[in-house]
Order: sequence, then structure tokens, then C-alpha cells
Amino acid sequence: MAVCAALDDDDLGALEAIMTSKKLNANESLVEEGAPKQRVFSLTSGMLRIYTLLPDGRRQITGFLVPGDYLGLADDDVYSQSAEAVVPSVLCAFSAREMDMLMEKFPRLKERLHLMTRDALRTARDNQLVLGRLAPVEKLASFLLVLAARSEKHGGRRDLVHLLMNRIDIADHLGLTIETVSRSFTKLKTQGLIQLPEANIVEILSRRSLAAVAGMDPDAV
Amino acid sequence: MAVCAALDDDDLGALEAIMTSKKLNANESLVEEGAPKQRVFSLTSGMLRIYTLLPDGRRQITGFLVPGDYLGLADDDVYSQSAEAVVPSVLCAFSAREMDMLMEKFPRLKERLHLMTRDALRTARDNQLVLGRLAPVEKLASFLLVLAARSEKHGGRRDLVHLLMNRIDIADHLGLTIETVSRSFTKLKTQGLIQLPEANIVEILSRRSLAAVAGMDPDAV
DNA sequence: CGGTACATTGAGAATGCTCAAACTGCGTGG
DNA sequence: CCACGCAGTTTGAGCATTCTCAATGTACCG
Repeated sequence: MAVCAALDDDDLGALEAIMTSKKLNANESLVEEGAPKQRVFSLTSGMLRIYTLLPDGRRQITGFLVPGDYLGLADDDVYSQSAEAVVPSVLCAFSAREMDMLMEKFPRLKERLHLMTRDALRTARDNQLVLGRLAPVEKLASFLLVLAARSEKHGGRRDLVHLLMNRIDIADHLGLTIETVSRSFTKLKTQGLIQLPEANIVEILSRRSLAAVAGMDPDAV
Repeated sequence: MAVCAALDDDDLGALEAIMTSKKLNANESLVEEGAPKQRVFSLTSGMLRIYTLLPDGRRQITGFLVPGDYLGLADDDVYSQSAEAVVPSVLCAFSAREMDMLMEKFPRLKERLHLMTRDALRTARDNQLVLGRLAPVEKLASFLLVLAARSEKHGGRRDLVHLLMNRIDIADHLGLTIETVSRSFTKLKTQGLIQLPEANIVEILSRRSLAAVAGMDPDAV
């Protein structure tokens, strides 16, 4: 197993040399928006939520990190967002300075991170579409499809999603209240598109119909 | 004047060698989502809207490009979004292949584009906060402050914003209807925060209050 | 066997949307 | 030069949806 998931194989030796491991408990904070970016991270196991707070406490979770994801792509010298563990998590930590030096030394590592940054940008823009133009049930359907695709990519079943985050997290990610999230789950259940054997286990019964509900071209999924 | 705005001075000569100029009429399409990325662009004058469409016609404008902005940062081999001119615009066009080669040759150019990509990522995430957690008047206030900041950066007055886009564009950017956008303008006017001498000229009377309405810390502006 | 945290359901209120009409600025043609 | 039409914006009224507040349900843990 690649201890530090998904970084460039050639450079793994050099990476491991400067890496330290870090464990987080559930809901433990990792970085705070506005703090100097001294370290960057690669998530090994678990899940992180990346979020911004408004002065009055409203929260927008801009995304959830899964193993293989990198924390610090968007930031120059300060973190632009806060990050917390959703469940107990393990990360590889690197000094931001040393990582910068390593990137100069290993162009493929640099290229890899830039690829991930472009990917993150496309994802963020997809999220803008979801937040700005989808109705609640559509938002939830879209979210479940994203989670299912990730599950498949990590070797899981693409019709079975394990929700590591709770309803509050989902609501703060989709721009809804927890009640509306819950009602949206119920609607998808009633329509026969999903099953909820447990509150955080989703079985997708009809991928195509779910995609149609998500306001997408069903063939695009 | 830097013909191709805001690219690295050292590399300007090499850039100009591969560059061609392109003019667009208002509402003329530049690139379509899904098409192969054969060219990238730098906006010289005018304004572009970057957007995604849902199959049923709903539209999310993820951002507006102003002079100096670059089109193609997020894309690998296909455009991930469509782009159209808001007003008559002039751009520098580059072959994507030649630009890639130039990036290898001039590290500072590459670095510059990666910096712009990170910046775009932070902006996209800010937009997620706006779309997910702000009320209509807050969204509009936030949008006006962004435009004002850009106006200032380009040598204009920071309390005077010229809206090049129409209400439909604003609505599709903020996840609202045009009626709600219009009513939000009226509210900001009534509260004495802005004046609208013309439908597309906004005078900001109180920056701090506007920031407060936008759900931000007034000192952060 | 409570107790706690989380999720669901219900009822009423508030908000934003839909549909419709009026208003404004501007260009064209009588 | 004015009338007209057109595109864009604003305003109004009613409706649908989502949010708020409250209660109930459920699973897990000490």
C-alpha cells in the first residue's frame, strides 16, 4: 500500500523522507482559515470536511476530502478555509516549504499537484451549479451520485454509499437545512430510487433515474 | 500597453509570437463545454461569462472574466464550461499545444498560470459560500463588492460600478430570478447603501454597511 | 434502563418564485 | 419630430416551496 496515498510513485522515497504521520479524532480540527500555511496534507484514511464560516455562524462546507485527496492546493501562504475530521482520520503531513522544494526537484510531483488543482477547480464549479440551480431533491440526488462514483473509484460498490458525514454536514454542503435534507431522502425513498437500510447507508436502486432527478443527462452517468 | 494583458513581462516576446487576436460581438459564443481544448485565451478588453447549462435550460454562470483574466485554467483536454462575450470583447488567442510548450520553456509563465488557477479555485469556493448560505440581498451586496474591488484594481473608482451584464446574467450567477435581483437592488437603494442613477450604474454609498449586509466582517473589506 | 445524539415528521410562517402588468430608455420609421 | 415598438427592468399579487420551531422516533452507550 502506498502509505501516502496517490502521490507520484517515483517520488515516494523523497516524499516519505520529509513526511510525518498525523492522526485525528472525529471532529478534531486540522487547520483554520487565515492561519499561515505551514503544512500541507495528504489524506490516507477517513474523511475531512473543508468549510468556511460567516461571522454569524452560518457554514458552507465546500467539499469533503477522501483518501488520496490533498489539502492545501488552493492556498498560497495562508489557508483559505478550515478543515476538520468527519471521522477518525490518518494523514501524511509535509512542511509546506519542504514540499515546495520537492516540487522543484520532481517535476512530475509538481505536475501531479497542478492536475489535482485543476480537478478541484472543476469540482468547485460543478458545486456552484448544484448550489445555484438545483432544487433540494436534485441537490441530494447529485450528491449521492458523486459519493457513489467515489465509492466505485475506491473499489467499493457503485450502488452502495456509506455516509460518513451526518445530516448537518450534508445540509451545510448543499445549502439546505437538515430537515429539508431529511425530507429529500424520504422523497427519493418514496420514489423508489434509493433505500435507506440505516440512516447513513444508501442503496441506489436506479442510477439512471437518480441522474435524471439530479437534472443531468442520464447518459452522462 | 501590454497587448496581452497581465502575462509575464519576460515572456511577452515569445507569447506574442504565437498569439493571434480575436474579437467578439456581444453575446457571441467563444467556446462550448465538451469541445476539445484547442485554444486558450487571455481577455484584453470587454467581459466574458463562463457558464454551464442543464439539459432543461437552467443556467449557472460560474463567473465573469475581466481584462487580464485567462480562459482555460481549469481544463485539461476539453473545455469544462462554455464562454460567451457579455459585451464586445477583444482577446489574445493561443494554441493550447504551443502554450504548453511555452510553459515548459518559461517556468515563470507556468508559475503565473498556476497562481491564477489557485486564485480561481479560491474564488469558486467563495462563490459556493455565496450561493449556499447567503440570502438574496446578501448575495447581491457581495456581488457588488466584488465588482467594486475589480473596478478599483483596474484603476476605476471603487465606489462606482458599471454593470456590463444584465439582470438575467446576475440572476444566473447568484442563483436567483431576475425579479428577485431587481427587488434586491431596490432594497439596497431603500436602505441607502447604493444609488442607481441608471439601471446598470451602481454607486456605492456605504462600503462598510454593504459588507455587513453581505454577511461579512466589515473590517475585512 | 435512562440518556444522549441524531434523524424524521408535522404544522405554520416566511421567503423566493411565477405570472402579469407597468415602466424606462432607445432606436426606427412614419 | 413624434409615435411606436422593442428589450430590459421594475413592481405587484398570489402561490409554492423551504425554513423555523416543535415534537416524535431511533440507535447507541454508559
